[in-house]
Formats: sequence, C-alpha cells, structure tokens
Amino acid sequence: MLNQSYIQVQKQSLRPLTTAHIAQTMSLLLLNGQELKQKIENELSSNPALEVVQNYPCPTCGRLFPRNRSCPVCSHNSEVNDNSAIIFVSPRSDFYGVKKSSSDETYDPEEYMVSSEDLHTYVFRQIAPDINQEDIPIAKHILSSLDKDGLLEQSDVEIAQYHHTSLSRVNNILSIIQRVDPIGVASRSPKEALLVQLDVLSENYEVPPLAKSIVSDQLELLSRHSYTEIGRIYGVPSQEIMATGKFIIDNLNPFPARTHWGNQRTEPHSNQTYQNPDVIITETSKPTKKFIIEIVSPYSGQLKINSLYLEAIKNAPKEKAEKWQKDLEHAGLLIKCIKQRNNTLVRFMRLIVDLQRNFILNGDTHLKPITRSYIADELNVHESTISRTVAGKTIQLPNKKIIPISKLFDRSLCIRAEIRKIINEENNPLSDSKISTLLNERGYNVARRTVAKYRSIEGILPARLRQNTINPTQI
DNA sequence: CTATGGCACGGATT
DNA sequence: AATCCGTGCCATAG
Repeated sequence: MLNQSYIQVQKQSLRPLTTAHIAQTMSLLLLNGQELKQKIENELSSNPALEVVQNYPCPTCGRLFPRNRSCPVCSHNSEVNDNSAIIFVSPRSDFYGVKKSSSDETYDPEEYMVSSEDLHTYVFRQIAPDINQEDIPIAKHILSSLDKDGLLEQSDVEIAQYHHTSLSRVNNILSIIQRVDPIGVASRSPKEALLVQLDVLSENYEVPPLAKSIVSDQLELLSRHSYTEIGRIYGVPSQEIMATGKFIIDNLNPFPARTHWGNQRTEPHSNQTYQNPDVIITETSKPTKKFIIEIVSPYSGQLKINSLYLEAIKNAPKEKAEKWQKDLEHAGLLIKCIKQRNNTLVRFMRLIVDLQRNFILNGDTHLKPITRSYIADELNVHESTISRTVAGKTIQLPNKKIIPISKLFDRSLCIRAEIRKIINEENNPLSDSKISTLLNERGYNVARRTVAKYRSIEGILPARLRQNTINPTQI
C-alpha cells in the first residue's frame, strides 16, 4: 500500500512537459546503474544547486531510506490482500556485488561485500609475507589497477616506468600475485589468467597434456567449441580435444575475480561483466512468499535541490542571477528525469515479475518467451522505451545469479534448457533430428537445424562424439 | 547414406 | 534502418 501511494504521487508530478525533459529521461533510461552513478557524480560536482540528502537505515532491516519514508518491506504486514510483489527504489551508493551468504532471512549490509576494495585487501593480505618491504608500493599499485574481473588494466611496462624500476622486478611481483587465491588475478588478459591457472594446477593435479598449448595457441577456436578443427591441427581425435576443453571449462576461469560472484556460469558468448545488478529480487520469508524487488539507485541518498541555494538565489547579484537560475532548472530537470526513470523501471519490473514468476523461481526451462513490444503495449509506452530499459542492465535473482535483463526476452532460452535436459537424461546419444521430434512432441516447434545451433551454443557435442564421454555434469 | 556444420536468406525484432 | 534469429540447402565427414 505504501509503495503504491508512493508511485501514484510520482505519476502525478512526473508528466514529461518539455522535449528536453523527454530527451533527458530517455537518455537516462538507457544508462545502467554504474553509468548513472557516474553521471550523477559529474552533475553533483558541477552544479551547486544539486545536493544529496543522506538516507537513514531502517531500524529492523538496515535498508536505507529518506527520513520521512518507512521501509516498505518491514512496514509491510503479511495479511495484506494481494500477492503482488513489494517493489521499491532502494538507494545505495556503495552497492557492489552479490550477497554472499545463502540465508536471506534478514538483510545484513555486512553481507554485501564491496568487491573492488575487498579484492585488493584480500589479495594483499596473502602476498604480504612473500614480498619485500620495498616492493609493497608496486604491489599496491598493481592491485589498484585491477578491473572488476581481476585483470590488470595497466601494462606492466607502464607500472615499471612509474616506479622507476625494472620490468623484471614488476613481473616478479606480478607472478607472486597471480598465484594467490583468485588464481590468475592481475593477469594481463584472460588467456594469461588461464595459463597461470593451468600452471598452478599442474603442480598438484594431472592436467591434460594439450591443455596448455591449446590455451596459448588456439583459444579462439576453443571459445567457439570448434573441437574438430583443433583436433585437426594437432592431429588427435576430437574426443581428446573435447575432454581437454571440458577440463578447461570446468577448472579454469578467464576472469579470476568472478569466482567471487558465486558460481556464475561463464556464458558462452559474453565478454561483458555483469557485476552490479540494477535490480535485486529476493523473497520474503516462508509463509507469504512475496518477491522483494529493489531498484537500485546508485547514489547514497536522495537528490534534492539544495535549500541553501534556493535562499541564496533570491538575493543573487544581477550578473550571476541568470546562470544560477539556469543551474537550478537544470538540477530540477535532472531530478524529475531520474524519478521518471525509476518510475518506468518500477512499472516495468512489476509486469515482468508477474509474467516471469515461474522463471525467476524455477530457472531457465520456465522462461516464457516475451517480446519487448508486448511489454511496451501492456505498459502503454513506446517500444524504444522498453529497449532502453532493458539495454545493458542486469538483475539479480533470488538464487543470487546475476543475469542481463535481456535474458528475460530470449526466445530460445527455454528450448535450449530443454535440450540440455533431454541430453542429460537420455543415456544413449540422440541425433539432432531425434531431439527435434522429441521437442515437437513436447510442444516446442523447432527444426532440426535449429537444434544443432542451440547445441553448439550450449557447448554440447554432436551425438557421435558424445558416445563415450562421461556424462556431462554441466549445470 | 546419415548426421552435422557453414552460408545465406527472409522475416521478425529492436 | 539495423540487427538478430530460425531455417533451408548444400557440402563434407564419418
């Protein structure tokens, strides 16, 4: 109820009035959390009319809210009529990463780790005993130039120059760092990370003989699962290559820091980093299982027009008055637009959660195929608005997986999942056409050719090659 | 001969 | 208008 009234208030005051308004709203909608954060920070530093009012934590759950608003989750009494989701905008500046613990009964801000800082200190603690006192600044420098995947952004040469030291010294330090826990961290490329991981692994385990060579020379082909191709190059049966490939996929991680994001599957076609969700879905505790949907606002409070500024402008000196007035309008516009953006997001999510409830709870097989234009129709907005809403944003499901919102519109996903299921269940290999008829029986209308395509997307080998392999335990 | 992957076309989606 | 996706045809590997 509370959240509803909140939304209505917004609706009234938020009709876009000018073209500038619309244009800005649109461009804001396109941004994801991080980009928005950037934008707001820029704005804050350049426009004195804008200020951020701190939020206050809800005493029971710790979520942050503006002073006069109570927490919709805690103030929500469970006997309320409908089973619609609790949905609200949740401001947070330092939100990064995934909730680590699996129990989500209570919300504990401590459980949300701050990825970047934590990665630094985490790694640093490990290497500290192994490096010389005088190398510490260099090590710190290296750690601070890691990107969110744990890869090194700056070149080793640059770092060496910066510290007026030799390249080999830097590389020495690098190799120490690379061998501590997120193994391969501070590598210069995914390939290097893989190689380091192989190296470390081979000290204690048996590694397929070709693994190293494949990673260093044929990574391109490997990422496309062209096992036969690679096999031809090395003159070995593709079964062997595929076993090696499986080993690599199962045991290595091209983006070292992502091991911290739970068991995030390395999606076959993604180089993108999905780290800060723009929307978080969790569930309330047992009896009334409702979704709690948080639209994450990337700034730590509420954006407002600075009241001091309002006062000051009244007796502004003549020559400044015009500029000040302009700043003021600009700030007001931005605030409105951001609210509009949030409003759209809220409406969008409400509908999505309703439609895809099964998917959110039960996983890929239950995804309903939905198009953006359908959503646009339902919400009475233009298609492109939905496109913008979806673009580049991510969402965290109750099972802690972070997925791009666009996945919710993937028409093929549920069929791919179904194929995976079929292949995992049947123990004698089925040919593509058999799978195709099987799918048709179950109501999925797909051609044989398409099955083949999906298979390769999923990284599943053709029937003949599946013969002798130990059942693929990919989940 | 069968199963599969490549290329490319057309229709849908964004 | 640009892009993505499913599918059909054909060549090729087994």
